[in-house]
Amino acid sequence: MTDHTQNDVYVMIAGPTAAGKSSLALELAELMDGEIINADSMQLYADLRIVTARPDAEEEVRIPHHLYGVVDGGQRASVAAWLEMAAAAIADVRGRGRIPVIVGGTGMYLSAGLTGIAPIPDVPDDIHQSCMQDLGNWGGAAFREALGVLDAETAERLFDGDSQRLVRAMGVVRATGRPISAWQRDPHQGALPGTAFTVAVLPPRQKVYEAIDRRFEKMMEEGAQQEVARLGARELDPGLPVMKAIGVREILAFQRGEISRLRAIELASRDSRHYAKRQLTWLRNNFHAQYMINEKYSKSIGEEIFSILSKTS
RNA sequence: GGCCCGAUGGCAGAGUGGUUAUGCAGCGGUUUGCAAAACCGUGUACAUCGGUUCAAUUCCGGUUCGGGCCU
Repeated sequence: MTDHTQNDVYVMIAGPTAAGKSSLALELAELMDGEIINADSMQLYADLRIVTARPDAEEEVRIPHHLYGVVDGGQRASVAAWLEMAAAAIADVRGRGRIPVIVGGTGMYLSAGLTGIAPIPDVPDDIHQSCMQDLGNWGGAAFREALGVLDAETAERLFDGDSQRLVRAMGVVRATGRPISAWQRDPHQGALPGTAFTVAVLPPRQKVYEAIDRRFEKMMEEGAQQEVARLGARELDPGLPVMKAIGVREILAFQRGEISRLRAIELASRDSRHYAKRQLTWLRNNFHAQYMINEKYSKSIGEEIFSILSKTS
């Protein structure tokens, strides 16, 4: 492993929630003198630490962690914002002569990191707002029809119910005069610099589900309620991403006395299972890792990956 | 022992003499600036036996099981 090639490499670890990505990242970082960079959309927010299963203080002491809890819950993160922050973090880590280890479960962030994103200009907030309003007033079918006049291609492939993408597509044409489908064909930009070594942690579905079912109860005991109560007290817009983190809605409902504690745990665990399923689907079809782990993380795996990396670089 | 009610897909729960409710779970998929989001797709199930009928999950009777009431 010469310095020249080694400098260029970064590790990217993907996997569903509760698969043990963080432990693997930690061990790998220790073995290869690396630092960890977050690629999980929810762990980005400062307000939720327990409920989003962020690494704890002890782990952050062992290895430097970046991009955890760096966005205020009152803000909205985005792929583009993450890409920029991640690129800066990588430069920072490399500046110290260390190797970046990116870990996260947000597929969109990971693929953007690998291939970049289309260079679409920002949509001004007032345009976005008016699109939201129109959608509300017209309904999905009519809104989609209206979109079809400006961007037939996108209107064609979207469903009436897909409010998020419909509004986004409309916002982009209205703001730029050019269909989002055209923008998306432009060369992508902002891929993370360097050569990625991709790792996927893919334990059997059953194992992931079992881990999830055990985990939420534990979070409740570790202070999830206080954390969520604090967030609730901020009375943020319920449409904000943090407010949609798994567990927030359920714990707030429990605290209002609407559901039992047990029910809250059941619902949050169920949501996590659904989430894990979507992640697994995404990984299976979109993330072609160079190294696949078909079990829950265990210690020897980190060493094996390390030895592979040492040989390839 | 007698009387009454019920028996529908993994669960909950409508309904109909012939045209497969629905919700949840499960499973599959989409995913290009809110992504732990936003979506899309997917199951003839009607306890059992016999009868009536051109046709029965639906009507009638027996049986089994469950629930309730009575002695």
